Amino acid sequence: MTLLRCPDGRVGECFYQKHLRESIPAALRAIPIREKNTTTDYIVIDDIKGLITLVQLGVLEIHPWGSSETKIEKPDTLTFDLDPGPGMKWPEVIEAAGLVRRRLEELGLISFVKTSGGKGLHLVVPIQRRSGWEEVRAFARAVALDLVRRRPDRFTAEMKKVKRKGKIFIDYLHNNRGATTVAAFSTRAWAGAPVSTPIRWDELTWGLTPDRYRIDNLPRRLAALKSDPW
DNA sequence: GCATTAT
DNA sequence: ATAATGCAACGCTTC
DNA sequence: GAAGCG
Ligand SMILES: [Mn+2]
Ligand SMILES: [Mn+2]
Repeated sequence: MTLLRCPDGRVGECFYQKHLRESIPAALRAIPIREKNTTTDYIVIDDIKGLITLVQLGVLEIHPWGSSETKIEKPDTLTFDLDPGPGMKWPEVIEAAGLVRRRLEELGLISFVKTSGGKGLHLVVPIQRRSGWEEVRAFARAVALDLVRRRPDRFTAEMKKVKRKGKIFIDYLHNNRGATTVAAFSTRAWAGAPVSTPIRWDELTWGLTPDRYRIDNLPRRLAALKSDPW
């Protein structure tokens, strides 16, 4: 995982960290991962002791890879990050998320939705650890481009900000080797301390905005939930 | 936040 | 002892 | 190759 650390709080200086230094905190692990020419150690967490260490380090955001340690080169998760451009109303974002969900369903894939904590949504799609990164990346891109082709009024797959006005950017770029997406239940280093929160599809209505759940009100939701929304 | 270096 | 300092990511897209 | 982006 990659960490976003803000030792002096989110208004202080924040920085991303992908590698641990010479001394590794006892509750975390470092594993070697092959890169172009060299091999570099990345950060692994196993349990709540590790999580408490992250708190001590001033970590405000946790960004895991789309694959896990035992099969690094075979991703187990696809992510579609829906980023509404300026002028997009929330009901349109909800409808768009449903379009993505339905398309994935037609392709035989189940998707789960979580708030981002900001303005958009994340669709998380479990996949079998069978294909390599290049194939998975190409598939995600193809799904995004296909949705743009079907609904050019609603979607764009281009990152350029000016192209996003009145559209939803289907950000498939998180499905690259080494790329990350903020974890479910991670806080965001933003005003109000929002949390990226898993929800059921039937909860996704006009009132459930993507910044709805925060450090201060998420515990109430979790206490009231009868089962894991996913 | 922490390890290292300067006072 | 205490204070100051340096450091803690990176890859893809677009132009 | 730099700038923008996440
Ligand atoms: Mn997003
Ligand atoms: Mn995005």
